[in-house]
Amino acid sequence: MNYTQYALKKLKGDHFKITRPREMIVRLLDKSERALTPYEMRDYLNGKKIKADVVTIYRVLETLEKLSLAHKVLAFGGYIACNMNNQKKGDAIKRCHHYLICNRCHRVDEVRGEDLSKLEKRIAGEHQFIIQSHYIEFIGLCKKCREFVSRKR
Amino acid sequence: MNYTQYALKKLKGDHFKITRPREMIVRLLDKSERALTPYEMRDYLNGKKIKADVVTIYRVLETLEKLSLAHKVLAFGGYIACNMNNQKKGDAIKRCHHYLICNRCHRVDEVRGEDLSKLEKRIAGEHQFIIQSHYIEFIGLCKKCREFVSRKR
DNA sequence: CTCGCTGCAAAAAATTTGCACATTG
DNA sequence: CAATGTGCAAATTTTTTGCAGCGAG
Repeated sequence: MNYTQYALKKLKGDHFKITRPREMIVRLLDKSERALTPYEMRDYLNGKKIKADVVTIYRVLETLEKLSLAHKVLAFGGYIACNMNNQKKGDAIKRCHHYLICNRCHRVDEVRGEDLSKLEKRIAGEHQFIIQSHYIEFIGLCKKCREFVSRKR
Repeated sequence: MNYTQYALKKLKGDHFKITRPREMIVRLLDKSERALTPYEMRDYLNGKKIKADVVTIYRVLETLEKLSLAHKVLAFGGYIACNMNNQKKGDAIKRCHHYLICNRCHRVDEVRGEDLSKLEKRIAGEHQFIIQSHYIEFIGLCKKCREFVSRKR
């Protein structure tokens, strides 16, 4: 199941109406490989002749965030689709928000792996701290941009 | 050497003037156990009858950030003193921005340790990504607030 | 048909810019 | 005293709020 299908199903299941702005934003998040700000989303949608008010976009994103369908990326602002609960039974990693964010193209990739979760548990223990959530964002150059930059020199 | 001393020395060494607002902000950052927003800093300083304009505070923080003397905490906004370069020779960890941020009191603690750096290198390798910087923030309940919350129940 | 959601207007909050004057080194 | 930095005014950008009317279920 792709992100759009999953998100719409989740919205429906939680008794949220499938409205045009909601659907459009979900589809846009699905397509985007980088985090988008509310204004970028509005401009994109307006460009496609789809009417969408920033206020509505803010509210839709708030809803999607509550349902863990979108996640705020802090480094450059904006939101990215969050697929973390849409996983096969066998998958060990349930909730990961570990991102690699390219400084040049702003592409966002997810880091999967258990290491961070394990480390998180250890840190929590050592500091007697209860970790409820986290923001883990690595900023740098993605493979493509890295090649591009080195080619230019 | 404490943070204030270190920061003032660093400013001087880099040919920045030691002005009243700069010094006051450095001292404030030194004292604070949580991240402060520019407006919070202004209100605090104004309360102490120290004149300080938010615009100036924004600019001072920008300078401090460039010199790695302050670091923006993304989770709740605001800036925290950054002491990372002020370390003894033997210290293995030079640049760490790994924070534990309390949801309740907003206290910011630093996580020290090499694990994250090692992990970072591995992730970079696996994804062919060049990591230039990062934001690593764990949000939850600190020891004190954890006790407080459980006492209330 | 009803309640939730959207769009519009407007307020509030956060951040940036330009420029004259003040201050540090 | 020269350059840097500050304060004030104002613009810009981002985010939030209230409310009337529309539309999904």
